[in-house]
Amino acid sequence: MPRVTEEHRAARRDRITDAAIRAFAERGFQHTSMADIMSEAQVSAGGVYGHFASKREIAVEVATRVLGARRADIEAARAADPVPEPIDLVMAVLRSMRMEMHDSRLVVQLWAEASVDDEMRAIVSAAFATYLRHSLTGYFGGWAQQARHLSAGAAADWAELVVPGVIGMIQGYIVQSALLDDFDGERYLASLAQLLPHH
Amino acid sequence: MPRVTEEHRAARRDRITDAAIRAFAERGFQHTSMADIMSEAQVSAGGVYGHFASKREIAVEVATRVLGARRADIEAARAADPVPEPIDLVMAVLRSMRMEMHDSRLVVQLWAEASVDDEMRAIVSAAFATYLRHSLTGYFGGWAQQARHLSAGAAADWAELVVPGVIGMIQGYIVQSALLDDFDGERYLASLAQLLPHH
DNA sequence: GTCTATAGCCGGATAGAC
DNA sequence: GTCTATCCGGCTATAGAC
Repeated sequence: MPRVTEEHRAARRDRITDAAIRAFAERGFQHTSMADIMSEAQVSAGGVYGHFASKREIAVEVATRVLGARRADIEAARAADPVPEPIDLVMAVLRSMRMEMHDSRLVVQLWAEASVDDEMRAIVSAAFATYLRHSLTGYFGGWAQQARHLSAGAAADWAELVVPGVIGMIQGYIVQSALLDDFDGERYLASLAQLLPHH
Repeated sequence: MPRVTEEHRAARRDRITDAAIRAFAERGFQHTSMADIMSEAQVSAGGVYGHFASKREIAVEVATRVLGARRADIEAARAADPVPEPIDLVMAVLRSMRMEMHDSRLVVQLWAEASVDDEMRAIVSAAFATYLRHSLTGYFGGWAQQARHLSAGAAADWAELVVPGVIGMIQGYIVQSALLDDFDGERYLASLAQLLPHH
């Protein structure tokens, strides 16, 4: 009955993953050494390598967790009644992302790593398509039916059309908040309020 | 009369910068060693360090060049008569970017580096504000006056409002084309055609 | 100014005790 | 399963000849 052991294992993995998130956000993926993660997690080398075979494997775990959390946000909006306006959905997604990792630089780090590492890129690409695009298309289809009174088919077609650009706007927020010293989140959201579809 | 010498120096710097662009795009900034740049440029260690004090200095040169080229694209559109539609400007910017470096992964690499290195971040942040934001705001102001018949003041206010989001859409293109195996540029542009202001 | 050669350091991963 | 100690490869940057 390995009950305690199982939970212990999972807790250890989480502890390491949490530490890695903090470390990656602070220093960037490449500038973070395994030693940094170990000291942040207060776990030794053996303790880390007992759970993750490599630094890359930790990064994959981090990326999967971040994408999954965003998907949950979208699914919640999709299930709400009445369906929230697009700008409100985007605000909710960005807010929960900020709360989760208090620094969007982490996401830029993961993008950079994924864009160069084939294995990681494949994982992120698939998760992105399955999780985010699919969820968001579902949401926009529902919104268009409810707020614009489109037929189910027309709403689905329209949703598929606009979703890539909407995701782009969210990514733009991440890039600008990571790079610009004078980035103003409220101003960016006001800009999106102009550009996003609305009732 | 150091005419030839001056030109020679500049040519050498360009040769190294070009090689660095290719190498960074291929392997990513962090995964590119100075040896990679040297062999790509067919220049030895001494030859490189005679022109650039460090790898970071090369990255700054690359970033400056890329940003400057985008600014030139926008200024060209701004000066055209009639002022092109926003979607056409965005298409022109993305097209010339693709031609220049044939791989948007390079840009994601530079973002990641800048988001973690304070000195580089300051340079990119300032250049971004001065070059891109300023030029694009000028363009949108002109377009709004011409296509929407706004007063100069109202057009300028509106331009300042929408520009951050428009830049975000461009950044979204870069992220998605760098990360997604099945990215479809035409589809993304069709999406932006829905979302961008138009006449 | 450009070359070759190398110093010196750092970091990922492993070995072996407990 | 977790610890400490360490190996070894690779990288940036420099030294010194031409």
